[in-house]
Amino acid sequence: LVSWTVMLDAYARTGQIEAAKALFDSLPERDLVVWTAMVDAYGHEGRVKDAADLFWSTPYHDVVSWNSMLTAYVKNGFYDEARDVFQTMPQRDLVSWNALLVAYAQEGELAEAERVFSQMPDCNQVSWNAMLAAYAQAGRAELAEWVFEEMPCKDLVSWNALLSVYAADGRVEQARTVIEERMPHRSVVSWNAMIAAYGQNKQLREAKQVFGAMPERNHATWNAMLVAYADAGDAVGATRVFHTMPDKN
RNA sequence: GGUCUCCCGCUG
Repeated sequence: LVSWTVMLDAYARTGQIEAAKALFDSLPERDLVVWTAMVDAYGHEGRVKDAADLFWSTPYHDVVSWNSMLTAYVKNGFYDEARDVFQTMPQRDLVSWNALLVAYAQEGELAEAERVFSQMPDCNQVSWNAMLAAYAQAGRAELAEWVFEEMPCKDLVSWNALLSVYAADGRVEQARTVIEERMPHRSVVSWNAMIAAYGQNKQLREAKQVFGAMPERNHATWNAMLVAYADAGDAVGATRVFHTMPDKN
């Protein structure tokens, strides 16, 4: 069953949701982990109804399977249902609390997100990063910077979130200083954020420099370049990017 | 072996 679950998860991660479901249906027996993996797969695919049906036909649940259903609702914008699940679940852990915080943040309910953050029984790096992202998404750059300074530890996600705060605030030079001089490590997400920042700023040349220098690219990299060309009004360049990108959806 | 936070697009 462990190998089946690994395989199901691999199908789901590559967007082969029907293959995942076919595998799930063909299993001679199922445990809670494989049920939960399938629920989560539906959630990531935006198939909330299928996720819920499967969740409620699961013979029993644990905190991880409850969390999977909770985040399926959160990710897809079903915030009332998410709150219902949170209140209904018999136990909650840090993941549940973080998911609830994210739900309020995505809803734009900053005050509620703050309330969750201050009232949750524990908080970890993810909680701090989620609060930082909440302020960033709300366009509250000053508050986001304040959280960044206050947080006890900063990981790569925190630094990347700070990059997007500056980018969204139009402070591209500050973002560049952060990525070039202050960040202890960088990832493809960091570089993508810079490409997007330069693109929004119509600095196509700088975006291209980042693109050419980065050691690793993913689909978001290509999309960000495509958008940078499109926003700059360079249809020829955009077309060239489109035809060069390895994966199109 | 399953669940939470950061980048682009789509859904809008």
